[in-house]
Amino acid sequence: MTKKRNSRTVYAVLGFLADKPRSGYEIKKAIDDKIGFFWSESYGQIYPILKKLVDKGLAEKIPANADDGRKKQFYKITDLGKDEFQEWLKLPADYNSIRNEILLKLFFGANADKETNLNHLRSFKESNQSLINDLKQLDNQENTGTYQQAVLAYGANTSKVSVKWANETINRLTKLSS
Amino acid sequence: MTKKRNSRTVYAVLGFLADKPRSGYEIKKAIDDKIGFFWSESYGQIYPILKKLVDKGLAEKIPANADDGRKKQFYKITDLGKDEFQEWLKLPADYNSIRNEILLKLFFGANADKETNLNHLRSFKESNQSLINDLKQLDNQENTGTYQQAVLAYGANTSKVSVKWANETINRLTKLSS
DNA sequence: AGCACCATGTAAGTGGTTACATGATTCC
DNA sequence: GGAATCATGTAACCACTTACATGGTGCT
Repeated sequence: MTKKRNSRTVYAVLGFLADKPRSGYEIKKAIDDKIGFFWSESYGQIYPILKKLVDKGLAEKIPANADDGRKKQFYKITDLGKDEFQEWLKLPADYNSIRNEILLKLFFGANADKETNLNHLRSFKESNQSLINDLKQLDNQENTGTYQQAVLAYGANTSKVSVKWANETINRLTKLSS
Repeated sequence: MTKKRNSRTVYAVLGFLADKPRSGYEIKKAIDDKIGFFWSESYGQIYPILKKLVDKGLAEKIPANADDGRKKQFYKITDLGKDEFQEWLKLPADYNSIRNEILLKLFFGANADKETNLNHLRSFKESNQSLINDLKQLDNQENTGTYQQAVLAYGANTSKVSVKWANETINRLTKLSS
């Protein structure tokens, strides 16, 4: 009974191919733009995986159009690919391997001076503030379905409390004597 | 100008050694118990890193006590190790490489049936509810400083909104016709 | 002409997990 | 006696990042 523990990247790629045929470059862009606030991938993963998906029959290459100026290589998910993807969707998500570096630094904050910690909190606050804006943008422009909207709402909620928490923590630290 | 991009595990280990001398086993336990909600490590990382820290002069072995029943191998951070750790604390945290699998599954939820998505939401809700309890426990029992308390508060805030969001999303989905 | 971005890929290196191996101690 | 937990480590494997290589297109 081995674990298998497949690469999550595979499913992120399959997910975007399930939406519509895409090139590797477009997949990367979609990941950055649409799920960037909770997911990231590199080309070094995407391109080899695309090849592997074709080998396994989970996706297939679409021959480039002649009148297509760019030399894009499109990929289309197969029925087998859809099955595989849907099987994965049913599996429980492994909550694990969460690593939040800014929390780690703050947790050990007593080892640094106050200004260092305040800087971390400020940059954390700023990144969450711009995230709020980005998500608002996304919510307006995109024709998202129920599930996408729910995920966006999650991002909006958590980033809002993050900003609030950062403000409170900054205030509390600032008042501190040391 | 190379990136260096050192292993974050090294600093998690150094951080707990900066608190007090510990064995590899105790470090793992401290990580699980105290920062488990935003960090995780495996023995396969910790023990080799402990050895590497000694090689680099960032930590040193403490010879086991004779009257110490268990054969624990303790490690103590050196001044050099403290310097290295404090330098790292000053560096900006790289917000990146965040990967939330449950959000990924929900984002692609339209490819699965409603019950699958509800299951993910329910288990997400439950894990956040037990997190709230765990954090309450931690906050009471431990003699934590300002920074630890702040991090705990962050965990409490985000897990509360997560539960709230999960409830709302579950309700909205349940009402949906399909 | 030059810059930003589009576009695809490979190679090297590393960070990290999982599985395996071994044995002591404590509690029921 | 047996299970849970304490305790330390190694080996194999793989997921992922970074750096490199190459060239096209569009804009100013």
